[in-house]
Amino acid sequence: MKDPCPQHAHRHRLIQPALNELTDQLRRNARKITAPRQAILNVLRRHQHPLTIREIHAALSGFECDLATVYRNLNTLEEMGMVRRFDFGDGTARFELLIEGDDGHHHHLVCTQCSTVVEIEDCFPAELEAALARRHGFKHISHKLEFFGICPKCQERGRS
Amino acid sequence: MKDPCPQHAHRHRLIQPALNELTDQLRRNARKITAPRQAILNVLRRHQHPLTIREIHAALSGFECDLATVYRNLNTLEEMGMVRRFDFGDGTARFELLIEGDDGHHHHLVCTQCSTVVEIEDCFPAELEAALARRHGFKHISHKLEFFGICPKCQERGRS
DNA sequence: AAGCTAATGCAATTGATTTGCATCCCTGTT
DNA sequence: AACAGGGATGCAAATCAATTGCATTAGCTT
Repeated sequence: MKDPCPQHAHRHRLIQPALNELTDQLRRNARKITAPRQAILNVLRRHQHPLTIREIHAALSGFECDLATVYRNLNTLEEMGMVRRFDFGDGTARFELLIEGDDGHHHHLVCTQCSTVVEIEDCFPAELEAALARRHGFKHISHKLEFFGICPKCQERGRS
Repeated sequence: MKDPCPQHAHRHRLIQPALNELTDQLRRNARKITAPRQAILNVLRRHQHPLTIREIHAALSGFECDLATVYRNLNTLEEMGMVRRFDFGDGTARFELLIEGDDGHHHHLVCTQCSTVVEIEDCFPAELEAALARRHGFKHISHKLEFFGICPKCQERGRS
């Protein structure tokens, strides 16, 4: 098989969790191993970049389940800490599978024209965050940060 | 009148644009000075912190207009660069009036319990953004950054 | 195999935001 | 000051993502 995700430019994480590792996580959380669940996890497993619910639903190859089931499952998986929700500001949530033990904190650089996504390793606001907490007396501070721009390909397309 | 915005903790910008300065901006952009428009600008003028459409609509003291009109106007004002749209990730857009010439770029620290908003002056260096652009070949890079946490008051409330 | 519950399918609902359309009223013009 | 043209508004309906109520199904424990 070639690159399973030709539409995004970032390097893949090397680790692609096995399905049974994932179902083990479910089991440990007293969740049932259902067919929709496995199909969804399989999709997330292969595409380790942010996917919308509709994309996940469409990618359930062969297997069919209700859209509402996908919504419910991603909420469940998020509560369990198995996926992370990202918000690119277009009104549609996106999800990425997390490696166990990783909190998945990272940011993205999104092309505003073609939606290509590059994962960003750096996290700039980390230090700022502590300073802010101190200065304003807030606790449990977190942040959301995403970058937007026009990717190289779309620059070419635009030039023509 | 006391502090017109008791619900938020940040220092107010000192400048509160006069209504006629704002309507001048409209005129210059070939926009009509309508009653809803003026009422909306008046609300934004007094509350210089992020407001939802519903909040703006509710704050149209005395004057009544359709919700759709508020939506349309805020889109218009955004296109004109008179307001800036913020996204706190709760599925509801918020708007702040901009001072002419200012692009309004700043971030917020939002209490996840009571929605108190603190404006943040700091923004990590623009060079970092430029470095990202260079590294990945993107152009016209921008970013969205918001902080979330629990404000001092809610910490107290929680402790009891 | 039985029973308890979570999980699912389906349809309806919510909430934010947008849009079609007829009407209205700013504005520049006569 | 009246007039015409087009933007702006009101109202209702439509979108779209996401959630939820409810009856039914199907994992999982015993």
